[in-house]
Amino acid sequence: MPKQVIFHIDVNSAYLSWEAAYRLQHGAKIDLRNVPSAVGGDSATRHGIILAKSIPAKKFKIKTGETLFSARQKCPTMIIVPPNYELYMKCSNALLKLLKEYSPKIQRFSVDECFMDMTKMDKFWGPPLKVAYEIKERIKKELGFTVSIGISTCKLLAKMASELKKPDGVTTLFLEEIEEKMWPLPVEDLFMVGPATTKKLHSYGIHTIGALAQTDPRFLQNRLKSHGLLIWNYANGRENSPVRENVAFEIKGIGNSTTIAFDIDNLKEAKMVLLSLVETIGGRLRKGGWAARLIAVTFKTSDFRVISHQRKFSTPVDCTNIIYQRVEELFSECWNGEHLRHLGVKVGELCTNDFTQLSLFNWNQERLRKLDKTVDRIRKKYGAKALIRSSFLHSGISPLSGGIIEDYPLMSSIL
DNA sequence: TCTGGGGTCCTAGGACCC
DNA sequence: TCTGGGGTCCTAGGACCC
Repeated sequence: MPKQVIFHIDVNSAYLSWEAAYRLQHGAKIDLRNVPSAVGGDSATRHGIILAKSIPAKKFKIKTGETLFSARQKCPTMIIVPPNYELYMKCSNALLKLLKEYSPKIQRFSVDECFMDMTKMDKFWGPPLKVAYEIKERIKKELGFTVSIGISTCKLLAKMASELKKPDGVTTLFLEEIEEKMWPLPVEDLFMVGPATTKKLHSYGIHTIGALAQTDPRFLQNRLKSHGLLIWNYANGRENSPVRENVAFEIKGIGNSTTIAFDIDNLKEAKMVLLSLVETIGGRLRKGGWAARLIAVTFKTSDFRVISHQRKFSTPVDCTNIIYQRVEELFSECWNGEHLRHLGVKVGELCTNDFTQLSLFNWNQERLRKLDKTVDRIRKKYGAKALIRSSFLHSGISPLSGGIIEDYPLMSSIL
């Protein structure tokens, strides 16, 4: 089998770059990328965290995920702009379209990252490095933002490579280069080594990717179970998952959750938020042609403890009303009145919602499905908020919540 | 004016069965 | 008289990614 050639394309400070490019096109005088700036949520509704930051903001040690409060303390003059997911979606799609000119085999890893299988593509485009530079320059010229491209023989090393030169870089990281380029890096820079694992590794005296690579894998497996073996393999550049084109039916579950602008302390409001989440989930389920057997509720208390409760039901459902009935039941089984800052609903164990084949129909459910169908049609035609439940009027709670815009590509954390 | 949202996978422990 | 063990399914919680 010939050696694979894999590219990883990573948009530099994606949300911020896209925001900056858009603003320049619309007459902005300054380029957000050249000043301390960030894309962040709204503190007033308790969504106040940094989603993306500029390179000058990085110099102030601003981190993604930290509170705007903390970020402003570090850099009071920082410009913070709100997110615009529709724009990011358009930019992401434009990127994908350009990349598809170079290879048909592309895995969209997230809104701002793609893997490309460039194996045997040299007969069309010449050597990998040459085409990588061409792609990078075209994106800059035609789309107005920079990317970093990593090149290797597997997805993991390609991804690690793209991290090495930012912004606007092309870097190779072949197996024979890992000792020099990857092993000196701090162990937390390795894909799949997060805060919890970093802490454990440090306690074993492992601080670099190289040190991890040279640790006895049995030791790691003892302490960290399968995850220990996984990161040991990654540290040694061992990974061989294929670039897989994203397929809708591979989705395992659908979840929507929301942090409420105020703490909730009564069942009536909690139920309203749950219903608003189920409305969104139901719509997404039916749009994909799925029904779900597993239903789960999650909540976060005002002191940030997370509690979840789930159940597998014998019949799969796709009706908003029935899902809500189950969610209500689950919620009342696990909530003891604590103040809530966040509520979530998830469904899983998906199957096709072709109930005529499953013969799970009953008369009542058929009526509800017709109702859902009508609601879906009206919302599709006139917009999501064209039809809302009257109970939400003047409630201060959004009738449809959770979520992001349609078809937003958020894939998985796994290669 | 303090801490988002949407995913996937893994593990421990309990229930249950043979 | 003095407490099997293996397998599977289920749930809650936690890890990781972007």
